[in-house]
Amino acid sequence: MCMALSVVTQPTHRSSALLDHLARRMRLRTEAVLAPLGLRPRHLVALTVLRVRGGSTQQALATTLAMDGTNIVGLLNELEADKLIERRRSPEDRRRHLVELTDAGVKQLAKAESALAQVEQEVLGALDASQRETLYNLLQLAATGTGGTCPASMLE
Amino acid sequence: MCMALSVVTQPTHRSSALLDHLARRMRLRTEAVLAPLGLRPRHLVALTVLRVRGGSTQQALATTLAMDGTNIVGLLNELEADKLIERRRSPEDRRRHLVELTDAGVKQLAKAESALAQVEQEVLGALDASQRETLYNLLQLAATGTGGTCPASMLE
DNA sequence: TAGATGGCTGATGGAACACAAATCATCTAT
DNA sequence: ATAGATGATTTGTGTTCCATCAGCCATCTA
Repeated sequence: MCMALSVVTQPTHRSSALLDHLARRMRLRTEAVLAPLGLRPRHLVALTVLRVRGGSTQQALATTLAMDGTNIVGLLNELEADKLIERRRSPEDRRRHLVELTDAGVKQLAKAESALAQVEQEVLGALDASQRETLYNLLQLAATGTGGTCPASMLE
Repeated sequence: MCMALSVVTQPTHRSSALLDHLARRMRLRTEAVLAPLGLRPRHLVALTVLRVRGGSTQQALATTLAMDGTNIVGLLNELEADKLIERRRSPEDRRRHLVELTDAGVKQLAKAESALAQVEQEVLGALDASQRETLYNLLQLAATGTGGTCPASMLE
């Protein structure tokens, strides 16, 4: 794994700047691709989280998205207006809203993702298919705290 | 590599939403850590690019940062005011500015990076050391088009 | 010498967000 | 039963980042 070498030549491996940079480039492209679908990047993030979770409380959503609760409301309003999500009252605590993807939401998300193939091709062009898969799994793991489709032990 | 399984269960592996999400979380934390140093995330990105390149034209910088030229000017003004970078006229074309890190810039960047250890610990907490190293190398590869400290063939 | 180019300045506008305050329905504890 | 806390909503304000445009100077190229 050439660890020894890398430690010598680059004592501090901080991913934050790289992550920032790459995410920015990705987002610029993504905005253009998503616009025709009436979506913006943060919509996609929210939909993705909801798909992974299979529904969530608004508070929980605010926590994982690291967004203010009031802004979550606006975001969900937009998604609900497009019938991509549904808000239902929680049976246990009727103050709470349970947010879930609708069938249309699932489809729209899939549609958006396939439209993004070209974008990833451009932004991640330097990575081959297997490297992209590894990247995806690492991001998934880091983002959700849970391994993606592969057990953590198989990731490296 | 459990590829077959993942293809079946998740037909579209789009990293953009995950990247967006993770970069956002990282940036929120990063801002707080960097503030005492008088830096903001995009300063760090610019400094990082400059370190990798060992100097650059402003235009080239604008291209790789995917930012408008006029905004690059402002960004560099801030960095120059803190004496972290230097603008020198290019000898070949005196219209051009060659931007380089100063010694103070190199030091400040290193300082910032070591201050970010804690942040990465929190945001990438779900990844072990070797996974973080892999992530770093993949990001580096994707961001620069060139492998980091390891040859591309050793990345997976 | 004319036009293109790199960079600088200033102004304008939009989008994403954080934050605050007030409202309503509902839950919880006394 | 009632008081206070909580989840969600609405509205409004302010900030920051950023794109865009227009005008300017210095310099290069034809």
